[in-house]
Amino acid sequence: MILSKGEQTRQEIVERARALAGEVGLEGLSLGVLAAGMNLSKSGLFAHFRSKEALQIAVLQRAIDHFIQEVIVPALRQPRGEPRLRRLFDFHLAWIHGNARGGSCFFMALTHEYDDRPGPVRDLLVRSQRDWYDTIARAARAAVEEGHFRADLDLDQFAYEFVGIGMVFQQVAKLLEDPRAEARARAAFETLLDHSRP
Amino acid sequence: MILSKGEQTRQEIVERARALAGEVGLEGLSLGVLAAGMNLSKSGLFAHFRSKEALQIAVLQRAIDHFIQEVIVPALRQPRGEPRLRRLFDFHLAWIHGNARGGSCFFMALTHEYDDRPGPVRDLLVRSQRDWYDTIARAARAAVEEGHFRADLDLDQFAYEFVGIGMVFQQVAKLLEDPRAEARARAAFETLLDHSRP
DNA sequence: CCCTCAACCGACCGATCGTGCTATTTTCTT
DNA sequence: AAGAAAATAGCACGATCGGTCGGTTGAGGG
Repeated sequence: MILSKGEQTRQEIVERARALAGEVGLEGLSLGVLAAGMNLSKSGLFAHFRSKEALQIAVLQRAIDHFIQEVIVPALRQPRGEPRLRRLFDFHLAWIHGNARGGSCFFMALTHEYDDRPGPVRDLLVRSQRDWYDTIARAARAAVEEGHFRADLDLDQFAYEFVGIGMVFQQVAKLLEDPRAEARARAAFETLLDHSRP
Repeated sequence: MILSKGEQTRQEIVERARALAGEVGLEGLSLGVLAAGMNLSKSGLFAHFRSKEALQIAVLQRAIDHFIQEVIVPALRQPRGEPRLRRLFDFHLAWIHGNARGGSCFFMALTHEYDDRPGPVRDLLVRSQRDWYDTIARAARAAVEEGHFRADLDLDQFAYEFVGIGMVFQQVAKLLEDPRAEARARAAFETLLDHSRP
C-alpha cells in the first residue's frame, strides 16, 4: 500500500466533496453532510483539513486536475491545428454535459460564486480560467501555424468566442432544457471556424 | 398616500433584498441580515412574506422588472431592425456591467444556482430567460423584415450566440478583470451582425 | 509483537438559520 | 376620537453551521 491511510481517506473525501460541490457550490459545502455521506464523524473529517477553505481549495484543485485529464489531455492526442481544436471543443461540451448530471459546469458556477468574493479560492479559480483561455489560444496559434487559420487571426478573441459558446450551451441545455442546445453550439462553433480560416 | 404603509415597507424590503441577493445569491439571502440592514425586526420583516421562498420570488420578479425597464424598454425606443438590436446589445452589456458592482448579472448567477434546484423560483427564472431569448429573436426577425438581415437567418441561433457573447463578457470582465472584455464583446457582436446580413 | 503516533470519534461551543406564537404599537376607517 | 385592522416587536424553537478539545483506537515501523 503506497498511500497512507490518512492520505487515502483524504482523497476519498475530496472526491466526494467534488461531487457534492457540483450540486451546491463550494460555499454550500457542508462538513456535516459530507461526513454523514461517508462513514466519518464530522470532526474526523475536519481533521484532514484545518479549515473549510482548505477543503474548498483541495476540491477546486481536484476539479482542475479532472478538467485537464478529461478535456485538455485527450485533445492533445489529436494532430495540431483544426483537428485538435475540434476535439477540444467536443470534450469541452462533453465536460459541461457530464457535470450537468445534477450540477452545472464546476467552473462556470464558481465564476458567479466568487466573482465578488476575494480570497485564495477565487485566486485559484482565476488562475485556472486564465490557463484555460490560454490553452485555447495556443491551440488556435498552432492552427495558424499549420495554415488552417489565417495568419492575422486574433487568438484571444478566438478563445473568447470559443468559451462563450460553451457558456450559452450550458444555460440552454441545463436550465432551459432545450434539446437543440448542442446542435446550436456546434453550429456556432462551425461559424467561428469558418470565420477563422484563411 | 396611495401606498399603504405595509405595501411601501414591503417594496423597500424587496428592493434592498435585490441588492443583497446580487452579492450572495437568492439562496444566500438571510432574513436576519436583511432585517438588520433596515430598521426592522426579523419577525416583522418575515411577516410580509410567509416564507423565504415567497421573498425570493418577489425579489426575482423585481429583478425581471428592472431588466425590462433598463434593457428592453429603452431598446424598443430605437427604430426596428439593426439599430434596435445594437441598442439591445449595448443595454445588455451595461446591465451586466452595472450589476457588476459587487455582484454578477443576476440571471446568470441564478442560472447556476437553480439549474439543479427545482421549484417555483427556478420556474420563474426559466420563464424569464426564455422570454429574453424570444425578445432577441423577435428583434432579429424585425431586422429581417427591414431587410437588414438575410431572410434565411436562423433567429434562435442568432439569439443563442447573442446571449453567449454576454456571458463570456461577464466572466472576462468581472472574474478575470480584463479591461479588453468589452471591446472583445463588441467585436464578437459585429462579427455576428456581419454574418447575419444579406 | 509492541509501542507510538496518526487517525478518528463524540460531545460540545457560539452563532445563525427560517419560522412560529403572542403581545404591542401603528395605521386606517368610521 | 374610538375601535378595527394591519404592521411590527420580542422571544423562543429546533436545526445546522464551522470549528474546538480531550480522549480512544488502529495502523505501521522497530
